[in-house]
Amino acid sequence: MPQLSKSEEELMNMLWKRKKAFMKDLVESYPEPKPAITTVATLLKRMTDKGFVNYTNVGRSREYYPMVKKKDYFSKQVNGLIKNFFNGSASQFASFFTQETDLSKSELKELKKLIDEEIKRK
Amino acid sequence: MPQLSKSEEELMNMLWKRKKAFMKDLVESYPEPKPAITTVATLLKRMTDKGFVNYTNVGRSREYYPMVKKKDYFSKQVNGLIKNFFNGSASQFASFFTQETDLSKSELKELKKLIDEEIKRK
DNA sequence: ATTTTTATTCTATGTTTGTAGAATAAATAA
DNA sequence: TTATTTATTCTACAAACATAGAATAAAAAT
Repeated sequence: MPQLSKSEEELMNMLWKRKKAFMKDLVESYPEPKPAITTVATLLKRMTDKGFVNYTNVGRSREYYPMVKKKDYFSKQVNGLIKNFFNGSASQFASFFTQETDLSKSELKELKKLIDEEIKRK
Repeated sequence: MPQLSKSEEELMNMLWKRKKAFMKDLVESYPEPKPAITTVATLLKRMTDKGFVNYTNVGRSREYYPMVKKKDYFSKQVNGLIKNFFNGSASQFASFFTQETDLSKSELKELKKLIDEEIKRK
């Protein structure tokens, strides 16, 4: 199965936010300049073919919903990133991450708390 | 400027590892089945055109080297990911990350240490 | 001085992506 | 019931990608 392209990802993200949506609503959630409906239709068709979304028929319309959880999709993305660029070392990535993203002091403290919980869990 | 494509990224990564290299060596560092030399040549040309690599002439050959630091390239990638999928919230991403990647207990502790240092620095 | 090898560029083809108009079908309004 | 709106699919086309053979040029080997 192929991956989602950039613009498919963008659309997928809207769908994740809404849980489910009609094409019309998805078009609406784009910022200006909104794409043509047919553009979104094409994307949705492709995403459906790729198995990332599905839909139920409601009247003559379709209500789309995600077939993969954002969480799972992301695990794959991030793990791919880690594998490709950090020799598969998650901790190497982690250290890179803490140093290179612009987390504020309080966010870092928050993160530390989360890590503590995670440590306890293991 | 366009971004690097998937296979260009793969090659770029080899170049980052070696700091500099001749095309020949880069072909060598691919796992089997190695691509045709011309394939790598094409990729290097495109990457050069895009401004991601440059080279010095050594005899009738070229020694290629990265024009962007891995660190910088990655900041962009990760920040893009964060922007697209976590509403631009790095901490949201961080919490996702600690929970969804398979860091061991000792790696988590190591990470905590790093964060502490980072906190002090701010 | 030919032949052979090596390095690089050109050309090429099939696929995927981004974007959307034209066509069709069905429902609704006039 | 004909005209219009709405929903979805088809078709299209240019740009980007993945991959690599053919062509060319220069150096090295015979």
